[in-house]
Amino acid sequence: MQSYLEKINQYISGLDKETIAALEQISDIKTYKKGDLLLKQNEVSSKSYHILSGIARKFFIHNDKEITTELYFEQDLAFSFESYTLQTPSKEYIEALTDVKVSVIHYHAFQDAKQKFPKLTTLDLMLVEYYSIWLENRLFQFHTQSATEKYLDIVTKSPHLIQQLPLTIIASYLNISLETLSRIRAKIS
Amino acid sequence: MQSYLEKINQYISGLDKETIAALEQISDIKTYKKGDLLLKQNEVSSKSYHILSGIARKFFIHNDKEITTELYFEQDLAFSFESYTLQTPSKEYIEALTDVKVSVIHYHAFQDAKQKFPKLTTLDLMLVEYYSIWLENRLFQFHTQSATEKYLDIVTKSPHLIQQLPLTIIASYLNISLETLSRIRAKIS
DNA sequence: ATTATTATTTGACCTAAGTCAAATGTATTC
DNA sequence: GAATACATTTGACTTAGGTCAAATAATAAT
Repeated sequence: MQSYLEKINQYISGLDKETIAALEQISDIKTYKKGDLLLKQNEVSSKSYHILSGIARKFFIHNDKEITTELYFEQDLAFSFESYTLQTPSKEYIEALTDVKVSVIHYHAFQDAKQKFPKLTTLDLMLVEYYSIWLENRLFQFHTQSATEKYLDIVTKSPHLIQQLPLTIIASYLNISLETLSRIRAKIS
Repeated sequence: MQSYLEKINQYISGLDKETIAALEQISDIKTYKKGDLLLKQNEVSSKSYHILSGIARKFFIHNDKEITTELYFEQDLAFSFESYTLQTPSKEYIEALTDVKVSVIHYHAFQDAKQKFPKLTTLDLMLVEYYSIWLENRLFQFHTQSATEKYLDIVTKSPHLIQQLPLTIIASYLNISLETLSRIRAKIS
């Protein structure tokens, strides 16, 4: 079977003109500069950012240490899930790692649109399902892989990530120290 | 605000009679004995089990070690998410830890019902949102907590779990060794 | 009650990965 | 093109938690 992401894209392609128009009507193009925060801790995540270009990340700070929970590239959807869904303050920040261009949709506008265009509820469901599966697999990684295995996984499955991001961020995404990551790289090559 | 689970239960209470009837029509009550497998590895998770009584768990085996990924008590919904959603073979097992009584719904029956009763799509979305938030929090725990902290968290937030389950299962759920868990308990009390 | 089985604890030792500190390399900026 | 700031590497040392093995408890079965 094709990947679930392809299935979602097919579903979007097959949407009727009215539904697509409704989505476009509530979307807004915005740009951010490298270093800008799209979401701050304690703020309610009231918008979803569809990344059109550039790279961003979601992270939180624990014991003065930054922990990166998600990396966003072109086509990804950036927002703090729990904060967005429950409309409660976010534990996480979202930061532009390069200049980024995004398409923004407000939480309430999307909620309203789902009422009028039920296919958007199905789309929302598919997207959340996709995120759940991603989360399950990430949890699986943390349960089963050593630091070296996690790094090799990225090297083979997401090489673009290593090419485009500083090691500090990769380390914080893999939940290992910068020094350990550096040693793993030395050992491997 | 009330918890999201309460909001979901409210939504269910507010459903029209036809939708509820449709759900009931595709539900089946079944019982399993302690030790029975509700789902085996490599099998497609084609049913969801709503636990009416008893305890179950979901786990997988990695390097000959069992890793428990979820514990199910009364009212919980048991199935392997990725396998169920994509209808692909499951990495995980689901096992009855006590005798259990469940209400079973087949994947395809539920898919059909969602077509005819759109409110079920909204309900499905809410349930998956709830699962995503749960997953995010579990990931957060693995990112930030030491073995001792994870155990204390369970002691304070889910004491029923410690009272009703052998330490082997608690350890495998916290992803720590049985010996470490035993030492933590000795140290604390 | 007495075995047999399963669950839990304790001891001795090991190892992956963390921390702290300094060195080197690479970009940026004035 | 120095100088300042970041990024990465390397070294020395520590530590949380793992492994293996044996000792107790505690349950279940005959």
